Amino acid sequence: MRVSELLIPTLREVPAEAEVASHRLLLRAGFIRKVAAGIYTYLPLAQRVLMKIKAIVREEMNRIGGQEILLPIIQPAELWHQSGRWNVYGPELFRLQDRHKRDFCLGPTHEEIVTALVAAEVRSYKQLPLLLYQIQNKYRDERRPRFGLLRGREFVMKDLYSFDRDEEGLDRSYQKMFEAYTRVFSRMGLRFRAVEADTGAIGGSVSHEFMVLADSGEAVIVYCPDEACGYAANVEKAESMFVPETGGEEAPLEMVATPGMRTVEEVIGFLGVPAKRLVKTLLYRTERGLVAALVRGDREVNEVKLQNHLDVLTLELADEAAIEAATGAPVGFSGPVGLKVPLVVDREVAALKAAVTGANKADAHFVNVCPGRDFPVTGTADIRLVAAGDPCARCGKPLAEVRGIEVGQVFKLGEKYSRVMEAFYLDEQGIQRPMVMGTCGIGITRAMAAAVEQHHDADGIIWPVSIAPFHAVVLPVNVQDAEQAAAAGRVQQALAAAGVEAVLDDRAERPGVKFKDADLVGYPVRVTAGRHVAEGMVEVHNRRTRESALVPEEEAVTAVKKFLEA
RNA sequence: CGGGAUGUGGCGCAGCUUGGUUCAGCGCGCGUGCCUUGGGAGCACGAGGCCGGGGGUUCAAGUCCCCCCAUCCCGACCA
Repeated sequence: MRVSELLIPTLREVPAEAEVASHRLLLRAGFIRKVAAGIYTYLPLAQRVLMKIKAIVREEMNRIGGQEILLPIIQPAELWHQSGRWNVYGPELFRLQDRHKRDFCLGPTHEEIVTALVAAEVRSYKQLPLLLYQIQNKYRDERRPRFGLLRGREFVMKDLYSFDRDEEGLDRSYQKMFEAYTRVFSRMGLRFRAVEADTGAIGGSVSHEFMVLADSGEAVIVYCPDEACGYAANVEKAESMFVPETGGEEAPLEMVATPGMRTVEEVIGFLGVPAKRLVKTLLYRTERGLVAALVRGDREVNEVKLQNHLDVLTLELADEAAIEAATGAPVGFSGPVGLKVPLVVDREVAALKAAVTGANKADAHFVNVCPGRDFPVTGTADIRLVAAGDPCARCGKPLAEVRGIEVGQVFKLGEKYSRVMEAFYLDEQGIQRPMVMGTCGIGITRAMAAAVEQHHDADGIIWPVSIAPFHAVVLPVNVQDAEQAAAAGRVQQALAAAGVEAVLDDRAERPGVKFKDADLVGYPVRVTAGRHVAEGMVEVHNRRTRESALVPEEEAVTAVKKFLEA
């Protein structure tokens, strides 16, 4: 193929809207164009990359016995009512009506529709296990689309659904999915880590996320540096070892004046006590009313854990007015003593014997607060956010922290969907049982962007060979020079014949322009036909290592392959 | 959804404070010609903009006011 004939609209200047590397480079290198917030057109180069990623994914899904299907994007509301998610999914669900005012949505995920399919078509244990998958667009009306392809409202996803007879079957399917994902991301040339994860809106019990390690990632991962331990989790899910501290001896409750001392820092400085003896009382608004979350002063609340603990759909910090109404005091002086709001007490708080809390009164705090004695503790929870340095929940060694981009997630769903969607089968005894489900998804378009995040430099993208839009570009320095043009053409033909995907940059541009574009687009290998063509030589260049080799034209294919395999 | 900011040829921006003859302009890109050909050359000519949309104020509005829309960035969700 010839660059002169391809639609590769590279930009010299950086579009103002792009912040992160993948967004910037994919726009500049002519891979994508924005149509609306979080909605993109994929140009030929991007489409080629996506096709490669999909091919890898298909191979690995087929390898574990997955059968590819194609489910509709537009889904009737009834199915979502049946699963109960029509309301649960909230404003992120793109909703629409047909001419008869019937409700539909654009699929953000396909549990409902695939489970309904299997419920209707599968009856016997003999047909299980069943692994169905598709590669298709997904729609989520994100609160805030951003970072280009990393968080779009329309994106391409591979989603697979597993149906098993029982938990043991699900365990096997889960293991298959997990291993397939490990192979997919390895083959894509990504540095990644599988971490324990919260199950979020999909629901279910066990879950792992596959994180591409990148500083631009939105997700925070904590992990145990001890390889033998290997604990790693999304911070939303992460737990640390519970080390109870009493914070001193039990003593009579006492109110002290703390004029103007609202923040943890102010109070500990004023009273001369460590932050870990303080209790933060945070009021949250939920659909069931206000709740108060209690964590130690040196901790942060993990809102995902809190939401799971409370089993509520909405959770957000209460505003000042609500806090004052509930506590009778301005913000900064809330405390659990005498508070007429349900309390969620972190286990570290429950362990304290003499804590400092707000007194629900302006400019006052309580000291020597004893949980259980001074306020009710009905069951405790782990609602704190784990941070780097906390002891590993498994081995006690200090945890480390790193950022990542979530490109895939595996779930054990259990019977959550099969029961409500009535996906039952008959076992050998003729007893009707719900199927046990699992699911996993890969963000195809996000994975492309994640690859760019991980593989680029100041000059442009550096595609891993396995997903590069083309393996090589052949670049005649001067297309007016008949010898150079001819040599470039021959090399490109030879490469194509040898199964190397090569483009010929035959544009009548000056060499600098073509070199810059080659670096920007990120072809793994470049072959330059320049002044050395007179001696029968061409230059072969490795984009990633910047290595160059001057080789006889006949050996160009071998040299290119060597770089591609390196 | 809160907070902040920005919308001016394809891209990047200036002009707005102090309305009006430098008000529609610059750089890049694009077209034609010449020239050049190992890291985004040079010269010449040229095409391209209802200044995000609507409403006001005014003799006069990119410029001032109001409303809307879009986009981006920071916080709560997810592949």
